[in-house]
Amino acid sequence: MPRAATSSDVFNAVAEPQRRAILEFIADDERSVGEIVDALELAQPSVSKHLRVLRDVGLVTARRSGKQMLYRTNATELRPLHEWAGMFERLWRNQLQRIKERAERE
Amino acid sequence: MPRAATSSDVFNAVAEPQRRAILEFIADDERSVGEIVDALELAQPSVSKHLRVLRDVGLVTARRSGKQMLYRTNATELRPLHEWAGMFERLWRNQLQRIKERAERE
DNA sequence: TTGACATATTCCCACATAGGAATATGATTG
DNA sequence: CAATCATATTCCTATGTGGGAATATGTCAA
Repeated sequence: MPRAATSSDVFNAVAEPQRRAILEFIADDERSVGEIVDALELAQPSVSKHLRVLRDVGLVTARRSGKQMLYRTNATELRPLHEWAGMFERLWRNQLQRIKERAERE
Repeated sequence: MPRAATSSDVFNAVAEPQRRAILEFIADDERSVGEIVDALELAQPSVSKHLRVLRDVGLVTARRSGKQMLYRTNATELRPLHEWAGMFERLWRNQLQRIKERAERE
């Protein structure tokens, strides 16, 4: 089996740095494709393709406004990611605590 | 440019479900490869290969004990993931709040 | 309708898988 | 050393990219 499709789930979708940059850029306000292209200095087809992947997994919503398409991050879809990583929070806290204690003992 | 290597960063490494399962399984205690194979019902070479990727990005630590290799999750490397997703927390809270308010108004 | 603007899709290619099978390496024991 | 157990690596293949170039689709304005 090859690698899972980027649009198979949120984890695969956000593995690509440009897509994370897009999600950050359109987190607070909806933006047109052109604004994303200008802001991130990417090629237009590239942005459209990334947005397509993000849309397929539900990470962005889209709305037409005249000639433009306005996209916005759908943050709720990032919760699974946050919660999955959060399962390990107790562990890294313990680890950092041990490092701290070791430093203080010396 | 093709897709970035799975061992290029944490985001790519955890995009693969089996690797996430491994990280969960060896989060609390170190485990041998054989234990992982038995617990997750995966082929041994497959587990070794996944562990190699996880090790390359620092997500697991390894230690030899006789014939066995003992692996354990290095949780601190998951913090960047947690923090990145956490940037969007305020947004999904707002969204859930709006949904709630809309429900109460009816 | 035609032209212009905005966005999406298609086609191409080099590359990186993930899994299975086979094999290599490492460590222990007799 | 030889046999065995545990793990790692190599080889193979089908598949899914992400970027660039070209093109298609959609919308508005004159």
